[in-house]
Amino acid sequence: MEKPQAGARGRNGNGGRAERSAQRDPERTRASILAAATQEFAENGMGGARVDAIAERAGINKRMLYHYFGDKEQLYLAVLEEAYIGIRTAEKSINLSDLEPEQGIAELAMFTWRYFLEHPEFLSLLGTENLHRARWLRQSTRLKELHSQLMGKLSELLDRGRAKGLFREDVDPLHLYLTMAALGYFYLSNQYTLSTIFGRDLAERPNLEGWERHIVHVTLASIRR
Amino acid sequence: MEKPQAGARGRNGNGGRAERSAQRDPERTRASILAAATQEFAENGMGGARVDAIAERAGINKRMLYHYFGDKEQLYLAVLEEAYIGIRTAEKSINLSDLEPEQGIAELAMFTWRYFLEHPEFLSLLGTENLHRARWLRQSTRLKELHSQLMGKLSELLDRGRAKGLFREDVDPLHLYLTMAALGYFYLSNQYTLSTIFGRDLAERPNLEGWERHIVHVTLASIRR
DNA sequence: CAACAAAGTAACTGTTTAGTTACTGGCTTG
DNA sequence: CAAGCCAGTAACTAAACAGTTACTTTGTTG
Repeated sequence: MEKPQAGARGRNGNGGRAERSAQRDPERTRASILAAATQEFAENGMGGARVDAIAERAGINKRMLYHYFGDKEQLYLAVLEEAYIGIRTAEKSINLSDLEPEQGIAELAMFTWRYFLEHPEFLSLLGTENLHRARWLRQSTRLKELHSQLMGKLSELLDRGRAKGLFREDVDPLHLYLTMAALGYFYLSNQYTLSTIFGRDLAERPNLEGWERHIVHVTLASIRR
Repeated sequence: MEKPQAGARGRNGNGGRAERSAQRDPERTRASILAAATQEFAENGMGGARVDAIAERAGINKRMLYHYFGDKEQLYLAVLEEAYIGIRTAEKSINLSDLEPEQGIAELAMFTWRYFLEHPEFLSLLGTENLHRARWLRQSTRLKELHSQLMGKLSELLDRGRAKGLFREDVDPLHLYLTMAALGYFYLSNQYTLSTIFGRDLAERPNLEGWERHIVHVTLASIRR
């Protein structure tokens, strides 16, 4: 993340350390705007988010927000792009080649679940984006090129499992991915209405753990012979 | 829906027909505000919905909206309540007592899927409500009393299936319900981002039919012995 | 070190927004 | 049939909002 600054030598008079001035720091300002905007958009959606609130959260002047991002819509797009890049990056780091097919599928299901659990802002942004029928996602050339890493890994595991006679012949990798994602997404994104209606707090530890086991169980049951 | 009006006899001079004045019609005004508000909130969320837009859609004066519903929040709550009443009413009409357990579960899964498919505004309102952590749902005593009819039917079918040795012993009815709902909800509510990213239009007829079969398959596979 | 560019501030602007006021016209009931 | 309430209208208001202007400060470079 730290980009070496031009003319860093002797800068600031603090013995060549790569520290930037406490007063001016474009990278840090940009990053804190993006972080604040992520929070604000995730909490309030596109229509409910307030530019002034983002500026205040970020501890910067509103003018800077326009300076770095153009306008509210472009800032939202930057937030969305960063969120997608986050999950795609995390997906890359999974290594399944040593695992048995069933264990590999289970790992992917748990990865998806845990990523959703640890990144509620990502779920929320997905919800907002879908409310607007992917208006900004469709605009983003960056994101359209950013394919899910999971689909390839899933296909490879399915092939191996099929060869071993473990999985059914007609499993569609997309259906499998959607199944895992759906079970995690719905439980978490709808936890507030569900908890209210069923009078059972879905966010409690044992319930979360139970649902993780359930996702793995359902996913595997749906593809086994 | 038609409520008999006080002093209906001879009213309006049109031979006792239960038609109300073309000029003044509280019921119809209320209903058209509610319908317009449902559209507007579903399309734009709570933060994005505009009171003026609702009034215009309903073809009424904005003042009437405040007259009948108090303010924007109370109008939103009325919309939410009506939406929940809609699905709960539809759930009531399902009769499964003649069906075999497996067939009954399949019917419930298809019912949920088709209801979601035909009522996109309900899904959207759920999304909005969850964005706000069920803020209005929790306020509504009416809705907290309105339990899902599906859970009872589901439990009965599970008992019958278990007795016949068809289903596993440890199936949690709530988990089963959440599974069916999750598969339908996620596919539809996230169809725009998913279609964009996977380059495959999830709203196309064959894809929708394929997903319905998939939901039934996954649901049953997850509870069979 | 002068000249310039980039980073940052404060105060402002025009528009949109939820909600209100002050009023008119029609229906029902004593 | 008059008194009063209910349905409805148009124009208004105060606040909130996204975005801008005019300016200052800080750092870099020929």
